[in-house]
This record gives sequence, structure tokens and C-alpha cells, in this order.
Amino acid sequence: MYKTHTCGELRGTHAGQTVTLAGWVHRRRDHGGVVFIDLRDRFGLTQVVINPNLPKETLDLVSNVRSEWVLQITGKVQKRPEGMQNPKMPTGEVELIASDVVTLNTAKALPFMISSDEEVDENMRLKYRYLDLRRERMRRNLELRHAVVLFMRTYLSERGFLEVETPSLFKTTPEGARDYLVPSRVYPGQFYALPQSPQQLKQLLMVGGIERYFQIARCFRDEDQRGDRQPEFTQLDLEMSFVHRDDVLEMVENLFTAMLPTVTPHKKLLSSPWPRFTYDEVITRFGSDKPDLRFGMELNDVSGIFAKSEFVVFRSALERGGMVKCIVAPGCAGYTRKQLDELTVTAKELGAKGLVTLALTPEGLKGSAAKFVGEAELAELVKMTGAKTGDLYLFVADSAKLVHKVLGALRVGFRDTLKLADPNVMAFAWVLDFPMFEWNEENQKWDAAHHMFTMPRLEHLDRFETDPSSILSDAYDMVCNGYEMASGSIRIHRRDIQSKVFTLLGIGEEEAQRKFGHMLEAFEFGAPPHGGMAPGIDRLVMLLADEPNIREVIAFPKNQAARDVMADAPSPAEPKQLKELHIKVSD
RNA sequence: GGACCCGUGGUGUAGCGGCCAAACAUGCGGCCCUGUCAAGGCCGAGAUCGCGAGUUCGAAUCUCGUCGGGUCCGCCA
Repeated sequence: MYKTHTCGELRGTHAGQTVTLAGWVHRRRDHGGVVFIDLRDRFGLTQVVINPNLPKETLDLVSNVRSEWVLQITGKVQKRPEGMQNPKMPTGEVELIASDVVTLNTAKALPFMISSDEEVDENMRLKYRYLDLRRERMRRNLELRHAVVLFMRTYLSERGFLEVETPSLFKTTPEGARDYLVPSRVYPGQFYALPQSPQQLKQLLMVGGIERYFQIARCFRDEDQRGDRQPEFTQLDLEMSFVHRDDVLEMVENLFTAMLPTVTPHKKLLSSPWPRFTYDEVITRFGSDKPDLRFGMELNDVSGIFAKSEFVVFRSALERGGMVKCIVAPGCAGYTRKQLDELTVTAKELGAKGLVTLALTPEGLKGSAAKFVGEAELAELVKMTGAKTGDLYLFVADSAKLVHKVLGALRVGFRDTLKLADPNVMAFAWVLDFPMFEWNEENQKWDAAHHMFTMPRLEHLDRFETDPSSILSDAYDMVCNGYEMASGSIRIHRRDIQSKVFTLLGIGEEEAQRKFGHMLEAFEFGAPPHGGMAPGIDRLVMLLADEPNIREVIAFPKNQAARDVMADAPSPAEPKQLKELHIKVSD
């Protein structure tokens, strides 16, 4: 080893010991005679004192030392003189009086400072990610991520779960996200697919009698990026046999509830046990299938109040079978024309035809539609919404789907501008009773709302031919602070039900055999009832670390355009490689 | 596929039609300094304002295009 101690561990009790440290020059303070070097490694900072009585070679070396040089320094640990201790540093009680300094490596001037937390252009950070990783922020985030994963592994292992690795080279699946394909050299024109999740494999592990499985699993989806989405991401994938829905929910809820005080003691649960909502309920109340429960501003259905309204915007929406809903923005009655216009623009960008705003001022209702709201209607409005003078009503009148989407988005917008949500609160909740199928307007067919291996409610089996949209599934989501944190379901373990689902999805017997023959056959060999879920680790750590996007908790993330800007990937393949893979690039 | 925002020395910002051959901080280079810890002092180098075209007597500043980055919608079983 190049060092006897880390740069974070020396204390007063080490005084008098001769030690060797190795690390990076965090900061250098040259006083002409004495020179201070803050030496940094992953574990902390230690102040090193270079006294002028050292040999000339050492002093010359030290005078050349610059930020981020890599040094090995031997010396004696000394308690700092009275009044010179630094309570801001964990090692501030002591300093290392250097006797020998060795340069392990030099460093050019850096593109940005390691020792400062100032914001640096993210592209620059990603290009020099290995430097960014030296900074406090990334180090802290990766340490937190480690703590989270370690807790999960330990917790699940102690409860009889087996960590099993599943292949990255697997088979393409229809539906779902776009696959990343890997060409086969041995089989011209054939491809592996990187798994979007180990879904099939973990179900087959259940058929294999593993009973309780988990994996810190990398998943790949070739879709456009968001702040909370990367082309490759990590899930705590888990699956259990002989369980009902509530067994899975309980296991995961207990895991997370136990984890929080360990990894982030400053974070508080909003409620325990976690609240449970139906899918319908969260859409209706919060306009989102992943509601942020840390604040109110729920959606109010005011269709009834305006059923006979003269106001053409409301009336025409209602006549077309739509609805009128509103949210109340607290204290926003004084919004300027410009602010209201911006809200309207947001609403229109999301697909609304417009946004009706009404300010509840001390002088009464104000806004372009105020004249259409009578005394009685206003009284009902106030009664339903609990709005106070000084508040602002925002109405959207349209189809249910659009009303919920737009008001849900505006609600989250107000959360941010009005700072309505406490960042230290983790509002975990369960969303249950998802519809099993969704009508795909574009392709005029039914899609699985969760995935095609999800168990439909047994009592709804007779609706496959009559009313598929009304079939509920045994799927569940875990949500937190406006993010979908996990998603799972009880799976189909009966061949006959799986066939029913395939049929409705338009997957014929021949196609089912070709694509899922292994699954279908497995179900015929004594597949146990099973279910599971898969919390997203990146999103979880992002929330726990108070980071605004997922890239901050991934060592080497891709940018929005799915490029690795450090290595500059993807990149063209050599003609020889393409030839071996039987691939011709067309344009 | 679409909408919006951003692009000024190494880094972070200011400037938003003439006062700018561009300012400030930090970093960088040199000199001084024996107790600092975001050390301090003095001196210095460093940007044709992403790129291209246009408007104008005059463009970092306005317009259009383009490239790069970000946020969101679509997409994400």
C-alpha cells in the first residue's frame, strides 16, 4: 500500500504517530515559508504542513506542486496548536508534519475545479466524468447509491431471497419499448436483444423453484431520454412464489421503510403504512398515475356545478361528453396577465384548447369568465374546493383524459413555483387496480397496460370477449414524490389464461409459440403462482440525494441524445466487424 | 417527430444596438509572504461573444438558418 491511513481518519489520538498518506492535492496554501497542502482521498481531507526546515529538494518539489497532483506524504501526526484547529474538518484537530514528499503523478491544469462545488456545464462534466467523480457531489451520490444497494442485498438475503444473475444477451420481445439488438456472428441475420427487464427470466426462475429471487439488474430500453430515464438503468428486480399481491407489497414496503433511517436519516416518510389508491382514484384526484402526495391542490370535478352554464367553453366540453375540472392555486389571485398567459401556454402545449382562470379577490371574482359564474355557482365552487380569498382557480374543460393530464401537470408546476413540497419528505404510496388493457388508437388494437404476463382479475375473465377495457389486473405501482418508483404484478401461471391474453393482444398461437414457447411450455410444468416487482434504483437514489436528474447518480451516464460524451459512443464499427456480423449499413 | 430555453477568456457570470478591439470572480503564469484552511498582496497572460447568413451607418446584443447542450410533449409492456 502507498498509505498507512486514509486522508479522513486521523484524529487527536493519532498524535505522535508517523504515518504515510497518499492522495490528491485538494488545495495548496503557500505562505512563503510554511506551505499547507490539503491532501484528499475518497475518505477525506488532511492538512499537511511543509515546514521550511526540510531538504531543499523537498521544498523545490513542493513549490512546483499544483492542484490535483498525486502525492505520497510521510510525516508525524501532530495535534494542531491551540486556536488553529479547524472544526469544519473532521480531521481538523490534527495535521501531518511532512518529512518526506513523493510525487506519484503530476496533473495538467484542469477544465474545472474539483475543490469547488460551483455549477459546471454538464457536457463538460460528462466529457471529463473521471474528474467530476472526484468532486464531493458525485462521490456523495455514489456512496449513497452503494449504501442503498448494500441495504437491499442484506435485507433480502436475510429473508431468504437468492440473488441470481440473468443474461444480458437474450431474446427480443414484442410490445413494450424498443429493444437494443446485438447481432449474432454465428447466426447471420439473427439478433439477441438486451433485456428491457429480466421479466421472463425471473418468472422462469420461479418455475425453477427459486421461490424468492432478487437481482440488481441492468435494464435496456431504446427510447428517448428524460431527466429520470436513461437507455440503461438499474432495477432491484425481485420475484416471489406462492404470494398474493399484498405479500409482495408488504415485503417491499417493509424493505423501504427499514432502509430510509439507515441510508438517509434526514428523510421522513409522509405516512406509514403507505397509503393505497386505485388507479382511478389517483387519476381523478391528482391527474397523474404517479401523484406527488406531499401537497394538496387536488383536482375538483365541477362539471355538475356548470352543467347548465351559459359559458360556451364549459358547456361545449360537457355536451361532447367531457368534463370540467379545476385546481386552486393558493395565494395566486394576484398573478399578472403575463403569468396567466404563461400558464395558458403550458396548458395548450399539453393539448388543452385553453385555460380558464378566475381570481378570488377581495373585490370578488375576477377573470374573463367571471361574468358567467353566478352567485350560486360561486358559492358551490367555494364549498367544494375550500378556496379562500387570494386564491386562483384554474379550469380545464375537455375530455377526461386531457383534463387530468393538463391539470395534473399544472399542479406539479405549482408545486415547484410555490415550493409546496418538502424535499425531505418521502411520500411513498401504492397505486392498485390498473386496467389490464388499453386501446391503442394508432394501431387499432389492445395493448397490455402493464405487460402481457400480468394476471387479470380472475372474476373478470368472462369480460375478455365482452368488455376488455373493464378488466382490472393484479398490477401495482409504487410511487413517490411524483415519480413511478416501481411497478409489478402477480403473474399469469396458467397456460389457459396466458392464451386468452395473447389472443386479445392479437398474438396468434403460431406467433406465441415462436416468441414465448419457452414461457408457455414452462407454465405447463408445474409453474407456481408468483409475482414480484422492480423498484428503480437510479430514481430512488436521485430522490434520496435531492438530485434533479438521474445522471447525477450514475457514474457514466449517457446524455439526452443517448451519447456517451466521454468515450464518444456510439461510434462507427470497423468494416471487418460489420462483415463478420453479416451487417450492411444502408444509410 | 414536436414545443420551449441556453451557448461571452480554462470555469462561472455580467453586458442585451454605438459608452465593448468586452467587465467581474475564480482558475492559470510570475514575484512577495512562517499558521493558513475559499489564505493574503502585487504583476501578467487569456475570449474576433458556438458557427453561417442577413438587418443596420454600426451587432456579443435584432432576424433567419445551422450545430451543440438542456427541459418537456409524443414515446417509455
